[in-house]
Amino acid sequence: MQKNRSEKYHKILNSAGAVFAKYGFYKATISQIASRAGVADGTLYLYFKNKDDILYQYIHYKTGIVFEKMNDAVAAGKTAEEKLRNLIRCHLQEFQGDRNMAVIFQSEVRYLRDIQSQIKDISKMYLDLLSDIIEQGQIEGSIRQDLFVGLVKRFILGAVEGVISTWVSAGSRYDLVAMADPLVDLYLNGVKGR
Amino acid sequence: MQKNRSEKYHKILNSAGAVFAKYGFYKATISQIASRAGVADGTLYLYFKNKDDILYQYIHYKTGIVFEKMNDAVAAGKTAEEKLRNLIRCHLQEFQGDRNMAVIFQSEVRYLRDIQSQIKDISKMYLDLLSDIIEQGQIEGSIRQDLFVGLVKRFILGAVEGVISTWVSAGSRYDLVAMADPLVDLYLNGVKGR
DNA sequence: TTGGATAATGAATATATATTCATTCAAGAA
DNA sequence: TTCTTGAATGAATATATATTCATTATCCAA
Repeated sequence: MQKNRSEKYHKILNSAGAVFAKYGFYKATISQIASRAGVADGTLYLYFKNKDDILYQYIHYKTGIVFEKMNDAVAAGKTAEEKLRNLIRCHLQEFQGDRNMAVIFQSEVRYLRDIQSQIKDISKMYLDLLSDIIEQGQIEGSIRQDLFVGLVKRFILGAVEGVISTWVSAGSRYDLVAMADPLVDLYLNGVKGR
Repeated sequence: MQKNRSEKYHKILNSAGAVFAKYGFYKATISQIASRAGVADGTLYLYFKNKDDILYQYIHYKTGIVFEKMNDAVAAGKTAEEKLRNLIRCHLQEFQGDRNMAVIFQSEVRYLRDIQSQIKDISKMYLDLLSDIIEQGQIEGSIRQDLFVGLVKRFILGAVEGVISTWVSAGSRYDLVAMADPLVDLYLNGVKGR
C-alpha cells in the first residue's frame, strides 16, 4: 500500500466521496468507486487498506482542511461576536462548497466513531472553538454569564448542523451562506418579542 | 407473513431496537435479533417482509407513539411559550426514556429516507408543530415578527437534536429533561449580555 | 535497448449473512 | 385418541461483494 499522496490517491478519494454521498457507505461498492476513478478494483488496495480505510482517510483529509479554515476564520475576528459570526459563515461556506462532504459528515459520523474512535472528530474541535469564543464573550460582557456553557455549545453547533441538514435534504438549491447572519442573530437575541 | 400485532411481533421489534442501536443497521444480523428475541431466524420472516422492513416498522411504530405525545403536550399549553416549553420537555423526556430509539433516530434516518420515502418522518411533523407555535407567538406578540420562520424551525429542532446527540454520545449519564428549561431560555432570549 | 522495479489489472476466491422451505411442533376439534 | 391447521424451526441455499494475487503493463536507469 503506497502512502504517497499521488494524484491517483486523491482521484480515488474524490470518487469515494461522490459514491458514499450518493449511496451511503454500505451500499457503495468498491467497483463503483474504482470505475468512477477510472482504475481497476484492485488498485484501491494499493492506496488504502480496505473499504473502511477509504472512508476514514476521506474524513480525515476533509476534516483537516475545514478545521484549518475555521481556525483562521475565528482568528480573524476580534470580538467574540465577530469570531462567532466568522465561524458560522465559514462553516456554511465550506459545506456549501462541498456537498458530498456535507452529506457524508451528516450520515456516516456514527459509523466512523465505531471504527476509528481516535479520529479527532470535527464536532469536538468545533466545540472547543466555541468554548473559547463564549468564554471571551463572557469576559467582554457581550455574552451572558448565567449560561451553562456545555449546553450553549451544543445549542449553537446543533442549530448549524440542522440548517445544513435541511439544505442537503432540499437538494442544495438555495444559498446556504445567506443563512449565516440570521442564524447568528438568533443565537444572540433569541426569538422573543420585545 | 402475519400482520396481527402479537406479543411476539413486539418482542422482535424491541430486540431489533436494541441490536440496531448497538451495532447499527448494517452490522446487526438477523440471527442476533432472533436470538435476542428468543425465536428462530426464520420466525422473523413470519412477521416482517425482510430486514429493511424491521427497521421501517420499528421507526413507524415509535414515531406514532412519540408524535402523539408531542401533539398532546403542545395542545396542553395555552400561550406559544408554554407550548414550546411543553414540546421541548416532551421531546427530551421521550428520548431519555428510550435510548435505543434515540440512537436509531439519530443514526439511521438517512437510510430510512432512502428505503421508504413515504414515511412521514418525525422531523417533518415536528417542524409543522413548530410552525404553528411560531405563528401563534407572532400573533400574540411574544415572538418577533422579523424572523424567517423556515430558519427558526430548523434552528430549534437542530438544537434539541444536538443536545440529545451529545447526551447519547456521553453514555446517557445525566438528566436530559433538566436541559429543557435552559434550552428554551436560549431560544427565547439568546446568549447576548445586556 | 534492455532489465529490473514498481504500479496496475481484473478474474478468481473467500466470506458473510439474508432469505427460503421442507420439516416439526402445538393446540384445538371431532 | 387422532386429525387438521397454522406457527415455528433451523439447516441449506443463494447472492453479493470485499479482498487477493498471479499476471501484465509502465517507467526509468544503465
